[in-house]
Amino acid sequence: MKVEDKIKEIKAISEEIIGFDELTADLAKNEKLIAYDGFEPSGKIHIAQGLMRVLIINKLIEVGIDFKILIADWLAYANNKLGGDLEKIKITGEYYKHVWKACGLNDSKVEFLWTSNLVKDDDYWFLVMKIAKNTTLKRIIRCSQVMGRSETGNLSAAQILYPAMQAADIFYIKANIAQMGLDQRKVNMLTRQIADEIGYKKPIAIHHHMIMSLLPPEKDGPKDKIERSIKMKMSKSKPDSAIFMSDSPEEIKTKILKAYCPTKIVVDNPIMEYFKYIVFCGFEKVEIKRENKFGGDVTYLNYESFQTDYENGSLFPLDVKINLVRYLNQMLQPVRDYFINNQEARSLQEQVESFTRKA
RNA sequence: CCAGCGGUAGCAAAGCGGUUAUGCGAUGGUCUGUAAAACCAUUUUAGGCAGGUUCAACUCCUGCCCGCUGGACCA
Repeated sequence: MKVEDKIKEIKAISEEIIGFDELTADLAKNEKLIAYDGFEPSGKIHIAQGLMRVLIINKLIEVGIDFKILIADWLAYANNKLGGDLEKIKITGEYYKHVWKACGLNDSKVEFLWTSNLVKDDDYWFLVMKIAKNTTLKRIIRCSQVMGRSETGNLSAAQILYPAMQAADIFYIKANIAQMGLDQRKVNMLTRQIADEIGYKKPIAIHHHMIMSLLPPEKDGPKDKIERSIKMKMSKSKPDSAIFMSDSPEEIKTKILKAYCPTKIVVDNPIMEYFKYIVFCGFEKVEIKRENKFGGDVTYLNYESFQTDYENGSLFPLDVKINLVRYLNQMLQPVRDYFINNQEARSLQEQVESFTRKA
């Protein structure tokens, strides 16, 4: 594949690329590039971390970039996920691996790593210390967004270690690219800044879009475009805001039909985002089925023409929703089958569900 | 370790020794071929924990736990 084509593919899956010239240069050299993302096992996994994440990783693998997935069990522990129970966190990490596999992750090109293994090495901690030594507490606290914390007043001391560890991860596992959600940009910018100071190569940061919550947007959110998209992302803590990988067809239908979806408006429209970032990424052509009295079936070959029709009102929100439910269920069916047929995976899923179920 | 202040429903936030705080949110309904908005209704013994005083405690007293602020100790 030509460098231009690779760039085109990478651009298609990303919201922003920090270090674009470096990326172009690295691709031209034809060296093996490694991208990484870290995940905190924290309960159920939603569709953006499951299905959409795998679509993106597989596209990077297609352009010749290998992937390392860091299951950040210690960071989840520091961030008090799953009640700060490291055993539950580890079980949930194993569950995530099955979810990605069920989504068709090209795992011959993916290496899984665990923070609990990295921390066994003195070199890792020396890196953490080096990074911490080269930044200020204030700068670290400004990264607290990457932990999903908007309030900085009640951080635990463990959470102060978190950004320094995350920055250390990328150097330690020798990744060239940090490929994660836009909500991780603060720590990636910190990592790039510190790289020069401690004598490491700056990582390229490729950030993908955060799919927004299905619930209506808040009236007065942040004005900044990036801050806004992070604030409005789907969230595990609000089950109706997200589609979970383990949701049944009925649950998906209920959530999608309840979702915010203003007529003719694409901005802040979660249903349109699902089409853009999930359905059109998984299918060459997308068919909208509807009753003849509402215009009959239509087929779209790309998202742009679909969006045009939505904006001019020839696609009605309810028809779009009904078809989204159909596509999501179609895409999730192989995942459901995987969990039905794989005893170990099913058992892990049941355990994770029991962790998050309310008493 | 000491002192001051605080801990009230999912969240925010008052008053009060005894009979509904309230706001947001959430849920249901009406209206639109979706949702949102709007309007109507609902949200059930909330009071950090343990004792005590009292006919009656969220309210007063004691102890403990946790948080914030300041201070002491280390120097």
